[in-house]
Parts: sequence; structure tokens; C-alpha cells
Amino acid sequence: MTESTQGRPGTTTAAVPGDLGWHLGMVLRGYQTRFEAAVAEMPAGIRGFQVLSAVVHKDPPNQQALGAHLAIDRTVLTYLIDTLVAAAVVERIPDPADRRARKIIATESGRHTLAVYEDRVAAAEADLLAGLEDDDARSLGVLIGRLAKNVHRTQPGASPCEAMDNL
Amino acid sequence: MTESTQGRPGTTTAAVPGDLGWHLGMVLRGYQTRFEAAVAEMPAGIRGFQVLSAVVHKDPPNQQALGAHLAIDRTVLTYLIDTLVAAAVVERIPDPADRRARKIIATESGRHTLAVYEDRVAAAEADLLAGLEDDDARSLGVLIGRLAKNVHRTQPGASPCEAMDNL
DNA sequence: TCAATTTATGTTGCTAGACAGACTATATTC
DNA sequence: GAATATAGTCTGTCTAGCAACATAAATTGA
Repeated sequence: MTESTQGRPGTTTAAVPGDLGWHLGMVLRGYQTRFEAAVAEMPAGIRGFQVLSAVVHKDPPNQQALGAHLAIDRTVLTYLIDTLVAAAVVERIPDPADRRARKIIATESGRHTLAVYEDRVAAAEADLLAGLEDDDARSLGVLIGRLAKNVHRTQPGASPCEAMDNL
Repeated sequence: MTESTQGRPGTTTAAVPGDLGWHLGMVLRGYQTRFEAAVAEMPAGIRGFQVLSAVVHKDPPNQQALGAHLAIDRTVLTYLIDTLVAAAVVERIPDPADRRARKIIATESGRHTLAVYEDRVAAAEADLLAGLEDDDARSLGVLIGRLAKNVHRTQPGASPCEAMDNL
């Protein structure tokens, strides 16, 4: 990789304000394209995968926590989960302790589905990072993760699941 | 939140496929929130700023190039530029060499406006990165920039996200 | 030169998705 | 037990983006 970006001491900060936004947008776009292709056949696509993944790995106690974690509006989450329930990858089960709430759990089939798509998603992520050296890709992942957790902590709409943040 | 750690002992990279997407989404969300606040009074908001900034710094020869650079659909670009023209920050001038094309140039007022908002945007970006050490923030900027250029090179213009907010 | 094709931009209308607000059911608090 | 808060759902509205069409101008090719 050439040092076309920066490398000279005097110009190490962003040359133009707003570039960070452009960079983020581009990277996200690249990610989205690859991700979309990877989970195209999954019910509800990207978001379906994200919900299923969060359900399995984060085990949120109710829909509100799930929505807060993924920053998905609760009204959106409703029909998103409807789709996943129809595809039999998750179930809504009433919380016995609080009958207002419903817990979303993955079915056996759902766990299997997730495993399949996780491989594809991992490949998509590797493909996105393919242009970087391994070390660089690793540090980028670490730094983005740190930043993301900062944002998630300080951002409104992420209240009730802070316990899940520290993974 | 127990299962996410169990499968891959000693892993150094992202534990769960899909995490990169979550991280990117979070960071973009944080950026967007700050950016939105910073350019709230600017005509056409975030995109208005991005267009104006690209016009001044990239000097694209026509709308198509401008749209491709920002990954904004040309039909969207039309009314986006309409707004900016109405606010007198840019002008459409016909390209004398190709009268189909129009070149977008910033007015004096537009350049001044841009200068004002660039300061705010720079502050917003600094605020987003405030949680990281200076060195880390710098490397993150460099790495994201490299990755973004990779993506931009391999992906001919398509649809944006802003979504940003969405993912 | 003139018709066919391509390119640059603008316009219209459709659709999906996001969000606000109303509504139901349950919990909590005083 | 009345008032208030919370979880989830439903409904309506609004917007962004896209496809499809329109227009004008450049290019190509006979």
C-alpha cells in the first residue's frame, strides 16, 4: 500500500473537514454491498441477520433491549421480528416475570441458519479488509470497536442494555 | 452475553462475524448526529455541506462526476443543487465545451459559508474521536482513508446510505 | 449531411422504510 | 385502587431513492 494518504509529519490531520464523513460513508457502503450479497437469501436481509445474531450472541431480555442495541426503532422491530418468526428462525416467548415483555429466542433452525450466514458474513468482512495488511486490518478493527462502544455509550437510545456493551 | 466469547479462545480479531457492521453503524451514527448538529442551519444539511465541500475542494467538471464522488443519485443531486442554488451558495454554469453538462461552482458567499461550517465540522469530528488517544485517532483516520479509497476504486457509484442512520 | 446512438441532466411517480402518535395490556407507585 | 410508567403493536405520514421517461446535445457511421 502506498503512502499516498499521508505520512508527512506536517499534514497528519485530516486535510479537509468532512473527509472523515466521506471515508465512513464509503467504507459503510462497501460493507453494505458485500453484506447484502452475503445474506441476500436470509429473511429480512441485513437486519434480519443482525437481529438473529444479536438474539443469539447478546441474549437481550426483551425487544426493547434488542432494539436499543441495534438502534432499531421499536415499531420497525415489530415487523422485522414478524418476518423472522414467519421464517421460523426466532420465537417470541412471553417473559413470565413481566408479562408486558416478550423475549426473543432463536429456534434450532435459527441457530443453524445463523451459523451458515456467519461464515458468509465473515468472508464478506475479510473481503472488505482485503486491501489492508493483516496488522492494519486488526488495528482498524480494534480502533473502530473502541470508538463504536464510546458512541454507543454516549448516544441516546441505548439505555437499557449497557450490560451488553462490554463484550 | 455469555456465548459470544465461548467459541474462539484467544482470538485477536472481532469475535463475532457481523460485529464490524455493528461497529461501523455505530460510528457512522455518532458521526451523523454530531455532523447534523454542526451543519443544521446549512441549506440541505449534511448533504448540502458535502456537495459544497466537494465542489470547492474537488472541483468536479460536471454533476455526474460530483454525484459519483459523493455516491449521490443524480435525481437526488438535481434537487439538492436546486436548494443550494436557491440559497446562493453555488451556481450552475454551462460548460462551454459540452453544452449538455453543467459545472457547479461555489459563489463567494458559498465559499464563505463553507469556511464557517468547516470549522464546526472539524470540531464535530474531533468530538467524535475524543475518546481515543491522539495517536490512535490518527491511525484510525489513515486506515479508514485507505479503506475508503479502496472501496471507492472498486465500486462504481451507487446508492448511499445515510443510512446511515439505518445500519 | 443526416439519422442513430450515446451521454448529461432534469422530471415524474412509485415504493420501502423510518418515525411519531395512538392504543392495549401489564407493572409499579403512592 | 387511581395514577403513572413501560412493552409492544398498529396506523398514518413523510422522505429518500429509484425506475422510467423526457430533453438536449454530442458522437458516430453510412
